Amino acid sequence: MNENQAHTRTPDAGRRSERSRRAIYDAALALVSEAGYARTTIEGIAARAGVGKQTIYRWWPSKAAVLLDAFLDLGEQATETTPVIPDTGDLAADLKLVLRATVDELTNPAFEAPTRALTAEGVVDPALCALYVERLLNPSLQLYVDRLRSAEAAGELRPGIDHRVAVELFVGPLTHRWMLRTLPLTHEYADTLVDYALGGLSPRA
Amino acid sequence: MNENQAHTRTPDAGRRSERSRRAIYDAALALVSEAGYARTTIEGIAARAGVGKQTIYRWWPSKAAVLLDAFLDLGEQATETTPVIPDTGDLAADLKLVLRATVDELTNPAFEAPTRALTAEGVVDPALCALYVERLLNPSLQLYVDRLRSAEAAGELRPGIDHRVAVELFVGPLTHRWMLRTLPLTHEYADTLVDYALGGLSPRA
Amino acid sequence: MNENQAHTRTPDAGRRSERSRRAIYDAALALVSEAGYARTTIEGIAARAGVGKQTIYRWWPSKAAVLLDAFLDLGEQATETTPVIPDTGDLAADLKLVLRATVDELTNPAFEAPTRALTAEGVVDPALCALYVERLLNPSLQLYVDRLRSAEAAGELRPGIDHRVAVELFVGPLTHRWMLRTLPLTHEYADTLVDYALGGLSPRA
Amino acid sequence: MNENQAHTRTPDAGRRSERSRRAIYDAALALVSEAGYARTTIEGIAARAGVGKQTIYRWWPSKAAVLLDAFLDLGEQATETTPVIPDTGDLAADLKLVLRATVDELTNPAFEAPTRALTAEGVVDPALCALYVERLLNPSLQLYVDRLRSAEAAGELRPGIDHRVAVELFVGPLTHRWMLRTLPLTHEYADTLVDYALGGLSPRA
DNA sequence: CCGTAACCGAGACGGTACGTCTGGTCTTTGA
DNA sequence: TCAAAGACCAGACGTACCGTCTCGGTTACGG
Repeated sequence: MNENQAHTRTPDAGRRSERSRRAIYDAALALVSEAGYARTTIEGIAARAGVGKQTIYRWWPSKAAVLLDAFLDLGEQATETTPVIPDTGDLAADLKLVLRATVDELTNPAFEAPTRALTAEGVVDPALCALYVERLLNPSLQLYVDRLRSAEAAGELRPGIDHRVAVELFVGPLTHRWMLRTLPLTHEYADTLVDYALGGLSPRA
Repeated sequence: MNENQAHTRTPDAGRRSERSRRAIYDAALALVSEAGYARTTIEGIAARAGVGKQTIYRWWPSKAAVLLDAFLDLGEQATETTPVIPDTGDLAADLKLVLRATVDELTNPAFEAPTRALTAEGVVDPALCALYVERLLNPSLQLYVDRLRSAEAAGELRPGIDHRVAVELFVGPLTHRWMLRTLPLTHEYADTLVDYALGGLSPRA
Repeated sequence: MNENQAHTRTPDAGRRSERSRRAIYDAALALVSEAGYARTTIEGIAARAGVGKQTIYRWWPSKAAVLLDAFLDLGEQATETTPVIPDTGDLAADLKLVLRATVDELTNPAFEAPTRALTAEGVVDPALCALYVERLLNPSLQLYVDRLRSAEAAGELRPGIDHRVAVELFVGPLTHRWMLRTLPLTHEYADTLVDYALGGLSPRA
Repeated sequence: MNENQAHTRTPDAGRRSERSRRAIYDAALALVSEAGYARTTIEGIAARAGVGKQTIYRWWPSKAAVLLDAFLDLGEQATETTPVIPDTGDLAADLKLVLRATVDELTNPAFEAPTRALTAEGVVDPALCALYVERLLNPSLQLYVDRLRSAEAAGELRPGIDHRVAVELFVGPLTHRWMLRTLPLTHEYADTLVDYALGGLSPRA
């Protein structure tokens, strides 16, 4: 592969209009929230943002990519992207706190629509999914891994546990309920998950 | 709203062409496997099935609904829809067996494409999601619930455990990896999940 | 070349919507009159006609072709397409009469805009030009040829004259002035043309 | 109207880059010959000429204007802009000579494409047409007028003839055939035109 | 001789229209 | 009397250019 492909003609990022970028993010998020992902169109985003279509096509390869960036930007603005998991010495309490917060976020209508849109697209589009995981999901899961490592050092965790798998034991079920809307997603559910996962389902010896 | 709306004109199901129905299912599944969900169009299905577009629009409200029915039909043909979970008395072993089978199914390319398509659509379309959960997911999860009930009676499970939540402790993380392609989905992962969930992450007293 | 080319997929003319065809003609002529040919767009015609764009692209290869048909249709409606040249026995008078009428038509703003548009397009597009000549120009010129033939029989014309060339001696200069707007196009000019062409420029022996 | 309008900002012709001007002419003529007028774009000319788009928009108001200048420049280079009509004393012979040359030029593919392009544009754009007539057509026709004046003095022409109209009697039909491609444009046609126009169509007394 | 004003190449921008494609509806026609 | 075939309206797709604008850089005066 050649970096200077004829038809890849990377545009000059230095000249990029910050104004347009922001307007596109705002329009994209608004439309996805209002109409859903499928009914959100690039034409619609451009029109709403007061921007030429080409300005979108110049900088993003697909509708999904625009949405992903818009969503990342939304996170960065909130500066809550790195809300470190607290370490009070009580692992169960700390995890419940974070999972409850996650439940609240997944339930928040403002976040839910675009998140669902992106997730659904990721399920079906591996390339987008990789971006999504790399830039949004993994950084977030890493916080859990870190907390678990600290817990292991403090003797709050059985030694030899694969931290990554452990994290999925909490996050997996939560995501499952949210995605497939099987049953209500509540704080109680989050608490129960923590209790079950930490304590185990088998009878204590 | 009136159930017998002028334009809802429910057609006479008795006169429905079984031949066309089958052809549509086959075409739909074939196209989704070959080209993916997004590039599968109703026009394409109709053409491939040798059927008028209207014959599809008459009986299904959306592309996803066609797929769902096609997929259900596929399951019914295989009669493997109710492959009861074995009960050897060893809960861990039984669960590992089933989860490994699930891993194999989710990895099987023939099933993966339409399953992903349906799941993705369900993430974003609550109505379809409800159908999907009711007719495909819940029956499947109920088998786990039944096995756990039996395990509880046999003293293999801590009393008072919510069986449904317990099931999600196994199925949730598996689904999470599959959907988001975060890490490889292997038999070992399935085994570890069972061990962690049953044994708990906390140090044994 | 195959008449049934894959991508030529000639649509079924029998099923064509007469309603749409008429609406397209009307919209096309109206827009050309109001905004000029260059500012008339296929999108605009479709919108004005309340028609999908594809309905235009299905039946015509280009904007100019739509206009040509619209124009022909206009002529057919007026049934004035064949206003036979009078034969009073006085060739000069008859020709002056018709040429003056032609001057009037070319000067009539309602006809001028679309006629100029078509002509310009024909200058540059041989295929369209052929259609234009065959269906509009030649039938018209043939009337002159007929009148000249009659004149020859009546001894009003030098024997052996090529009637077609003779016709162009009248029509060519008229068209030239109209197309290139070199000098005013008047009845006097038409008369002078007839006098010069019939009488010749050389001194009479 | 103010000559120093805010937005008319006439650029300083003294500082103009001769290099760019030449490159633009060359690119414009090349593109028109290769791709035709319609598919020639200002962006394309700029790119081919290695010139910024603004450099074109600064000096010309339209694509057609660029082409006209490029065409004039082409003529000036050839210095054949003023190929005086010979005056051998035999008007018919002299006219036939020039008209045959004109036929050859109109038939020459190198000249034909840009000429047709300009002419077509002129048919529809009065402003451009005026320029075209003033700078290309009229000077050319004036040569005929001059020759006819000389002929009149020599008694080769009926007195009182309007020279301008007489010229159009030759040039009009020629142009007509060329523009509308009605019939082949040959030397014989040119000769016949001269004979008919000079001799007249009526029977000699 | 050094600012400063202009042209220059380059190309991003808001737009318009292109010609194609698909979605869903409506109409015709043949079995 | 259906269902196939497919024309229809609608509108999004991604591309090509439009004409304007801003950006550094490079001349070429003019103080």
